[in-house]
Amino acid sequence: MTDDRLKTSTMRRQPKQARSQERVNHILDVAEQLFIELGYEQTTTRAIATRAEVPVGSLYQFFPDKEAIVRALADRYFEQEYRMFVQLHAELIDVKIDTYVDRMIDAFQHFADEHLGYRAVLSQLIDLMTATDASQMNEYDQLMLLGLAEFLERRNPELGASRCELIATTVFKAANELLWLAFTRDIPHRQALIAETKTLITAYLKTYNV
Amino acid sequence: MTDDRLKTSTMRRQPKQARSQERVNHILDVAEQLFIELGYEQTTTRAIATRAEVPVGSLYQFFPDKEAIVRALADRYFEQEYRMFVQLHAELIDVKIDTYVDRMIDAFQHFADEHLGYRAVLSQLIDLMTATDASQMNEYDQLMLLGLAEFLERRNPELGASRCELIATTVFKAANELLWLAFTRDIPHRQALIAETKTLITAYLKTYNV
DNA sequence: TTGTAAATATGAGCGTTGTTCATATTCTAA
DNA sequence: TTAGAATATGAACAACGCTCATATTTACAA
Repeated sequence: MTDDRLKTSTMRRQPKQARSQERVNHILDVAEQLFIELGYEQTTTRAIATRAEVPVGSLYQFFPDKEAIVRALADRYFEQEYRMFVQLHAELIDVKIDTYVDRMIDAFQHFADEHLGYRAVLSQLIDLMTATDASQMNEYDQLMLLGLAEFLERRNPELGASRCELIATTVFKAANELLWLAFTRDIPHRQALIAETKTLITAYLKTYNV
Repeated sequence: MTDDRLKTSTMRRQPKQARSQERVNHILDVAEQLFIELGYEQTTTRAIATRAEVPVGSLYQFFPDKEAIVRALADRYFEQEYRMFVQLHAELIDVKIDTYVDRMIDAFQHFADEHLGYRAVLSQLIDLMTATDASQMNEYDQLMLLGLAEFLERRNPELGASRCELIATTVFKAANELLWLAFTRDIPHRQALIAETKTLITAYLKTYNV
């Protein structure tokens, strides 16, 4: 439940009367619950309408399409998350960087931990719609990851196998994500981002003397 | 085009005769082209069948559903990518870590650059199915990113605004991805991965004296 | 060469889905 | 009280992924 006015951009028509404002929030609450239970694809617009006890047509009075409903839900969380960031950032403005990183990452983790719907809705917007379960890496990614882990252990045997797997996973995921981002940018920005990725990974690996 | 036998796991029936083996590869080539042109969701099974000049039924002789077709395409690329990794890894086995990181990241970037279908298919398997365009960050992410960039510039003004934005982007994307991964793991692994994320980000930021 | 059973090919049609829109109802304000 | 604007409604539509009864082709023993 939220009393916030919804963004006009994602809505077909801004509800002008109180009853429809309530209706819209009710639809969102029902949709969230269904997305958590069934996932985005499995949740039909009819199912949302039925459980919310409104006709399908009413959904489309406010939301241009099904996707706009997930977007609206995601926005409710993004805004909360942002407010958390702003407040914590102000508190940490002068602490040393180790502490800043530590507190910030913990805060984001706890936010996702405490808001049940956040991960359910967001991961259906990022994972489940990824069609193949994104949490499962493909078999070749696994092979590369193990190759990397063995490589690290030979370089610095003190680290141990399980730690090396963890490091390899971290390197692999971070580098992969940044490469994907790079491809969405124009050539100059892309090159800069790739150089930055190298800096990130190298600085990290050097802390392990590999 | 590939002569490789396709994985049985993703297929409904292993083609036993030469003509159907050819058929399957032809279907995949046509599907790839359509995914590049129209995207995954917009490419209908009928469209694939029509352009491949086979009836829809033939698609379902070999692939259990539409998703299996993207998976099969992705597998063709994953395998190529893995082979590239193995070869380069062998070459770099004894170089110092800076060089290893540099060459590896360049290699992955070039692979994606040179294989047109790779990004098209993979990003439709990662982005487009993400329903909302994942390459576009939401407005609150942008705000947090700018807050972080300003923070970095105040800490070390020599870096300059645009460099600080780049650093903030890198931190934000890497940390975010690793947090999502962490939530797919059980509690002990999750905590280890979160600790590792902190190490990664801190080591990186320390190279900039922030 | 022929006959026959297994393998493969075919596309009309089924069940569902997201979405629309003509019509009915409710609200606002003069 | 009432005209007109805003809102509500759900049957109907187009398009989708997918199936399955039927037709065709292949493999191989007789």
